[in-house]
Amino acid sequence: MSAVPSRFSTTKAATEREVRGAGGAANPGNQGASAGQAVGLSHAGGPSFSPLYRQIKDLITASLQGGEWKAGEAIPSELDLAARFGVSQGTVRKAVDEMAAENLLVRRQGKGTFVATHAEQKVQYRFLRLMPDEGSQSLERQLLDCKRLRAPAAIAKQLQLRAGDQMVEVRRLLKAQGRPVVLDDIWLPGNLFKGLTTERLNQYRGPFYGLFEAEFGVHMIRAQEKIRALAADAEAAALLQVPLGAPLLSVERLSFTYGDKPVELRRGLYHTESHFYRNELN
Amino acid sequence: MSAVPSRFSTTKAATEREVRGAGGAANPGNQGASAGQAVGLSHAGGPSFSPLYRQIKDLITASLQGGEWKAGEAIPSELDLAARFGVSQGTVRKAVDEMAAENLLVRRQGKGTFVATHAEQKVQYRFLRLMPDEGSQSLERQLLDCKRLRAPAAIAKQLQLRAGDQMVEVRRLLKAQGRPVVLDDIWLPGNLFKGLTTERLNQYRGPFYGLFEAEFGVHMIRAQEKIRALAADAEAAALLQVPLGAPLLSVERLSFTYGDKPVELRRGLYHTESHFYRNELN
DNA sequence: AAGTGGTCTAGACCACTCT
DNA sequence: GAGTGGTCTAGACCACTTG
Repeated sequence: MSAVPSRFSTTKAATEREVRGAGGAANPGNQGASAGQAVGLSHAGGPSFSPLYRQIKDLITASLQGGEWKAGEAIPSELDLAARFGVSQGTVRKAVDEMAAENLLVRRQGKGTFVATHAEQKVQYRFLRLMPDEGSQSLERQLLDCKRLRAPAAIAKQLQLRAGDQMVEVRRLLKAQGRPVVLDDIWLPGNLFKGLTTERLNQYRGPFYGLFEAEFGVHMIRAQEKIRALAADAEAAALLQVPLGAPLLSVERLSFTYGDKPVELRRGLYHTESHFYRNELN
Repeated sequence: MSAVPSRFSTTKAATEREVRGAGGAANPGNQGASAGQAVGLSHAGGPSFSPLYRQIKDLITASLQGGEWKAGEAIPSELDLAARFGVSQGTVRKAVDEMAAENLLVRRQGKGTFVATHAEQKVQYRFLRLMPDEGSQSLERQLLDCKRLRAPAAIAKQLQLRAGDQMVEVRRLLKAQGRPVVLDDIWLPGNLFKGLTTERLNQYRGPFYGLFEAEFGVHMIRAQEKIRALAADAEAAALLQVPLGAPLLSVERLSFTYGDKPVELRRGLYHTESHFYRNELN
């Protein structure tokens, strides 16, 4: 490859070598220009160029994905990570900064850096954009159904499964002051959620995504939503206690875990008479 | 105040003094610990503590607001800004990084840093989240009305005006393949948009926000949207060519310029039969 | 007091753009 | 080649949390 020894490839991250453990000298005579840069490639043949901090980011992400640190736990300090990966604290910092901006990690001054979690947060429902016109959010959950079935083609496709694969379907209501506001249908890959039952869902306090983290090791890290207006059919009208044909917000959400892998499809019907969907544009 | 001379206050930014112009020595004997930090206050009596880079950010924002650099133009290089403000390049970099993350500035390697603009972009409508189910976006505009009126209380309040103040109201359609998809009502403060006429709006190619920047010096930098589902009334049904009572997406947008000042209220009705509102959650 | 993240600086070199 | 932003390092000190 190259005459210059390198710790990290210029294209993709070296997955295993956490080079130069404790005891080694701190890369003398090579400061300023980083080892990764010194290779000086970035010509034809690859994704061209990956800076060191991005490779570090990939390594940290891999550890998250591999379950080395669990949701809510602290990851090693910046200095520890710098020693472990054989880079400067500043480079680790830049990697962690980006991951904090993406809500994968949470920094707390004086305490450490923690794996982001959907549970035990101030904001209970991180992905829920529903807001009441007046007052503050306070939602009760009512589980309607939880069953296993074979994936219909349309749903399987979005979850990158084969039609007919095992899958879990959950239906539930969210209520505000006793009135139903959201009707959710949720589809999950069966292989990732073995042992998910009505009881487990009912026992758990807090959002489903907290349960998924704690019990199944599945972290939802981002999601895409497609929003439409549609008229309530008979079933939705009955459950949401609105007239047949009443306008409802349809919110179709595809959620992803590490590696951009889709692991949940959700279709919510929102009654937006005294609530609205809030969005911020930048 | 303090025995130690400081270039920037610990609480709020010093607005005028762009300290130590050219020629001055580069802050010898005070590296490592910054001047701002050396003051060492941050106790009772204020917003507690504002790091240097944030004060720099405020100064750059003030220059943007004051029109020193216009939309699409380059701002001075990082080294120039560092010299101008009497700080290191790294501190300017951190300030600019944040402003780039907020879409106030756009960095282009090798070329410079530019003031973000709604005009002449790849993405024509930066704030529009409407997506076609199939194919790619291609929208025609049709201006329906543009008139001056006295602000109704409800609208005035959101724009922080007094009821009865002069205001401009615009109504327009967006069409895809000849079919109406969006009906927008737009309200603007009259004092900021003197001389805005039907002709000006029709002449201008590109999004309204581009026109607002170029002709009136008003930059929309962020917005909040409230989304609901509602049934089409007679007027909306006629204009959007849908049946009376058809479900529509109502998108109420409040847009802000520098200093979190609201400068536009917009109410859009979206026909979401072959389009949807796209959102990303993190 | 020790450990963590947060800020600031200075200097080196790399990648990209334009002349 | 000169100028711009992009990456990486090293070191100092500040702010915050915990023992």
